[in-house]
Amino acid sequence: MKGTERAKWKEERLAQMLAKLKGRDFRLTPQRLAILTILAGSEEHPTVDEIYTEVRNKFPTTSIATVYKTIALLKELNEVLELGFPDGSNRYDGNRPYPHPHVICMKCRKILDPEIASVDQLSEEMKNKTGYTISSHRLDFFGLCPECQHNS
Amino acid sequence: MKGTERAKWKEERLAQMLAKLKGRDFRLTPQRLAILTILAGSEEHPTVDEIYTEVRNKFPTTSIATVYKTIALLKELNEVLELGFPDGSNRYDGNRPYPHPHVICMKCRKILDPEIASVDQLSEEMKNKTGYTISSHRLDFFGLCPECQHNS
DNA sequence: CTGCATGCAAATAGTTTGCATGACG
DNA sequence: CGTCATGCAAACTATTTGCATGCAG
Repeated sequence: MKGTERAKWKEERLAQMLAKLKGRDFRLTPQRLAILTILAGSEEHPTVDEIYTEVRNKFPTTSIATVYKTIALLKELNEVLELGFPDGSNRYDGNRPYPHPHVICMKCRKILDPEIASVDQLSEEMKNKTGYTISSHRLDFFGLCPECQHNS
Repeated sequence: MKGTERAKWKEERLAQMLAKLKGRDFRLTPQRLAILTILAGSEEHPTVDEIYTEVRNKFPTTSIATVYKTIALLKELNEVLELGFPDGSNRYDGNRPYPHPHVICMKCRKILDPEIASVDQLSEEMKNKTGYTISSHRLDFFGLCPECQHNS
């Protein structure tokens, strides 16, 4: 994907989020817009704290509670994907809010989002095998990125 | 799998854990043995609190710190699998400590461990695509179990 | 006996909640 | 202008840590 395409996609994501908000009569405050913009545009799967720090650049009085509340709202609207890790370090992807695989470096925490042959057939297989309805999933691989393999 | 086979497997799992401990000169206290036994035998993916409560039946003075410390130890030894959920409710599988898929009911929290066509080829694909080394993964499906589909 | 494990309490981290004040629509 | 969002602080939950005492090897 070229840089210009990516920039366009970020705008589109933001527009989608705003549409969802408007559709449900939620208010658009400056702080909210800032948080949505960060989430729509970031490809680094930021933590709450990282989002918090960045928002504070523009709105220094923003509280972390607002960040949490906004994220909770977006989760309800399915406009953000939550990546939960066992050590309690959650990260968020508002750029691609649908379930998709991740490859995570256990040393430097860098995360990639590689394209992959669909996992949907696996969902189908699970459904047939267990009788569960499947509404979402997660598929994450843990290892070491090329740089961290070298420096270890 | 028949009940007797399952019972045998649980014993074997416990033996494996004990061997790992012995191999590294860790001590075997009654509390530890109780925790290992629960983890080796449980198919319900218990939480720390559930393990804690059960251990206390036999050893009422056991502290929750001991449960955490024992689990941390087993994690290091790769003898327990940690299932981390975004809401901060971690569950543990000592019966099958290797990565494997789960199907989780979002209402009653029941978890199944269905057999599945190997995910290892996906790991390989990820490795080739990203240059990461892949040492573990997780694959979890979320939905509603048959009972909860009815009662909703 | 010697050192690692336990148990207790305090500390920490991430997140949530209550409520008075502020501002979007 | 009414209502929902914000910001602050306090509350909460899960987990970790420090340290004196206990017990396995």
